Amino acid sequence: MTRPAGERIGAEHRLTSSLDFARLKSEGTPFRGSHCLLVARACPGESTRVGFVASKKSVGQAVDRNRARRRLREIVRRRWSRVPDTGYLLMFVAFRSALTAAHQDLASDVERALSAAGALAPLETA
RNA sequence: CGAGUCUCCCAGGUGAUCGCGGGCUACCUGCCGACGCUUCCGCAUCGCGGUCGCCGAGGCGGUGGUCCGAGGAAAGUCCGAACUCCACAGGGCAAGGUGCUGGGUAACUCCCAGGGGGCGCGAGCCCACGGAAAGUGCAACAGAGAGCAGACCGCCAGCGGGCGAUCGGGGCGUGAGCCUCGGGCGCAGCGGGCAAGGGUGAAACGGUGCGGUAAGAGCGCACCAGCGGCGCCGGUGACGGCGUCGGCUCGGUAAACCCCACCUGGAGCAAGACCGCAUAGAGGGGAAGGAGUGUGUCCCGCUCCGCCAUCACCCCGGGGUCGGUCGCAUCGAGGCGUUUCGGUAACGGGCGCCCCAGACAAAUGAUCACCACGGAGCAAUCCGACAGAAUUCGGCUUAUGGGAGGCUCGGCCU
RNA sequence: GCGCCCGUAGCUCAAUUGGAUAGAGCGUUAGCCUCCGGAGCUAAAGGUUACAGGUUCGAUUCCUGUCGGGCGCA
Repeated sequence: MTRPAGERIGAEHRLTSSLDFARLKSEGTPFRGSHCLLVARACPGESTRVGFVASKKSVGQAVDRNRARRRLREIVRRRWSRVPDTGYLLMFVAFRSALTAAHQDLASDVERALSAAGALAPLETA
């Protein structure tokens, strides 16, 4: 089964259970950026799954949490074709600065973290 | 122009590139597949079980089309309901809530109108606004006295072998003077009268005037304020107006206990119903019996009464956790518009149109450009309020940008 | 989401049916003591009682609304 050419993140590629989040938090490797934190863990064989976290303590009220999560998800989505289809569990934790940072800065922050985790293929020079 | 006040409205727009959630619909020769038909085999016989295949209601997934997709507060969770479960029999106490009147509403602590009180020059705004002559309690400090008051200073007459000065009479003495009697005055004392004035306090038992008195006092009178009774008038009523009588005055606090009237069972969609799976091993229902103890979704209170269970009998297959489906989102206390309808209004009626977010680590977006509005800046340019549905409605409260209109007050000009 | 509770000195707690000056311990600061420090003794500072209104003559206390913090649930 080949993934469609688009950039959507299907339901099978999302972290949903709170057990998954707790396990990833305790067993994963953290990669700290200036606007967000990436917690990653290799799991060969399973399909890659990603989740986004914006806590009340680190981000703020509901409208800000929604915005932080949407910005991070959009940045990851636009690079989804460069992320391996299988083998990784990824969790992004937003900081307060993810609300006000310029889009370019936030995007490069995410790219750096993904590269450090080894979960981002280089840009194809087509 | 400035200050203020009330009511209403909006919550930037358009486009491009990627996207998200849901409904409906079409397609896929994608997966799963009820019922029915059928091939073969077994049991042993009008059938049952397994199995090869056909048909394909329907479900899941994908793709395309189309429609819809955050708020005025979605917030706080402060009230009121719908809905669900608790054994939906009932009663009493207790507890809690509400508290001027009339209306609106499914209901309300909400809304509208009115009455009363307070604030403001005014437009207007605010009020837990029943009862303190049912009862109990409370009021520090200060002050004489603080709740059927009280007498510190003060005012007043009386009493007498007090003291002091003074006036008058009599007697003695040459005289200065001495003795004695009497009058009023002052000071002090004694036992009384008074509550006007001073002073204390948040609060001290009406105000002004005249009379009255030893001095005073509603002690009496006139007017005024306040309270209460009665009568008449207006109003559905709260209440208002007028008259008359009363004792003259009877204070505050009920967001202190309390009294009166009315209302209220408890928990809450993580309510609750159903399905699947694995694990551990004990629950549920029925009938019968007895009346001792105990128990109950009125819990952290009590009780009458009723019911059920605990012990033995019979039957069923249940409960917790995790996941899923429903609850839950098209039909409602529904929304929008309109109306020579009823009503002062809140609102109700009629008519027309519409179906209007529905997720579950949770959609409603990200980025860029242009335009519009407001603000900052010489300019390029920069900034744009509060804030994100979670079972659903009706309110309240709080946060917050901008606009429109009415009204009031003040200043200036004509 | 729903339900419930609590805010007093820097910290932990008090405060009589509502009564005036809001206390105690630890800590802080200063002094005494000691060669120095600790311990001990003496004294002082430190509070918009979370905030804003209301009731009352008077509010930490009673009532209402905000803000902050905490707890529970299937």
